[in-house]
Amino acid sequence: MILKSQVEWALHCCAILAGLPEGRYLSTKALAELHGLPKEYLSKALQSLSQASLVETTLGPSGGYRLARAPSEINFLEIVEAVEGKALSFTCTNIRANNPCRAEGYCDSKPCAVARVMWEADEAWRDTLRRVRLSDLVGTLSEEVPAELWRSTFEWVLKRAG
Amino acid sequence: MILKSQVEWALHCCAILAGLPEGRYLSTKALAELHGLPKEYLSKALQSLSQASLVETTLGPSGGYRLARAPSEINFLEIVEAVEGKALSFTCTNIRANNPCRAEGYCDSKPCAVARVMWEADEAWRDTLRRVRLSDLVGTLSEEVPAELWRSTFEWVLKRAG
DNA sequence: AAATTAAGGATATAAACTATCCGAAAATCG
DNA sequence: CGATTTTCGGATAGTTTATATCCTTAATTT
Repeated sequence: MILKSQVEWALHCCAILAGLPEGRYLSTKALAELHGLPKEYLSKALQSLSQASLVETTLGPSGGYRLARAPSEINFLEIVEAVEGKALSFTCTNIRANNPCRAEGYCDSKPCAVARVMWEADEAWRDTLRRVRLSDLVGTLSEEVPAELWRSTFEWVLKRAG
Repeated sequence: MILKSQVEWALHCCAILAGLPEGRYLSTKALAELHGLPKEYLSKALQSLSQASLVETTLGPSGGYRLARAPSEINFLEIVEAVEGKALSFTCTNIRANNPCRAEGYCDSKPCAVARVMWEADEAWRDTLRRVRLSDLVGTLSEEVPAELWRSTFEWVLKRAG
């Protein structure tokens, strides 16, 4: 049960987009170079963010991506689900229904007890991600990343933002 | 991020093994027929449980599997990890290290802030599974499964346990 | 001695993930 | 206007993982 690498990419890209000045866009090319990622494939992750309405896009030179909402209004779960999908990690195939002792046409009133536990764990995972906002990540980063690196990174990025 | 179907199979099999009388074993064949699962492939899941020391085995007719510990001493996480592995769901490839603005030889003091959030969520998932014991599942099942089905299932199973 | 069983290796198929390439449409800029 | 840049989506291909089956070996029971 491993998350796609695109999840990591999308989170880091959102962190950068969150630091962009108002009204500026950042292209796939710039984000790929900044993180050392394959441009064409990263593009798929960014398209997922776009489809989830987490980012807005514009075409042409100086075009690219920017956040569709304030970083405080975007949480980790939204970003993760945008690229990973919303499917639950546990799929119940209802194997209890194959019990040869069951009466023909018998119908369970509740979802399988095994599935309920697994789904509860899934929900705990989602809850944790839901509680962390993109602005929390930016706050942590600006504390932990050396100020000079933080500054030069955005200088580098803005030079590529047209 | 989807769990293997073997996780579901292992949990249901453990629930049945938890209801076996002291000293009895249940074969792969019986467990596969009870749940309508491919015997050879289910065998791999049971082997995983065996390698994790969650079950004990014996060979020959009337051989098979039994729990290695009391159901109250086995939790969901142990079973899930036995077949799914213990790898964390999020892998940090440290893409921040590719930032072209970073000084040569610069070394981060802390793990990546993105990874820390993802790992916290992972731990919340594991915590939930760790808190549910196999005996809890058996308790729920014996409440929810109709008594007659519950009884006849174990009768069926014991007939195949030699 | 014969039948049954777990264990593990080998193999085959299907699905998912990773990655690249291309064309279309839209926006910018000279 | 025309050239460039960009997102977007489709097509495709390679790699890895999951699913499934088969077969041999060794141990155990009857």
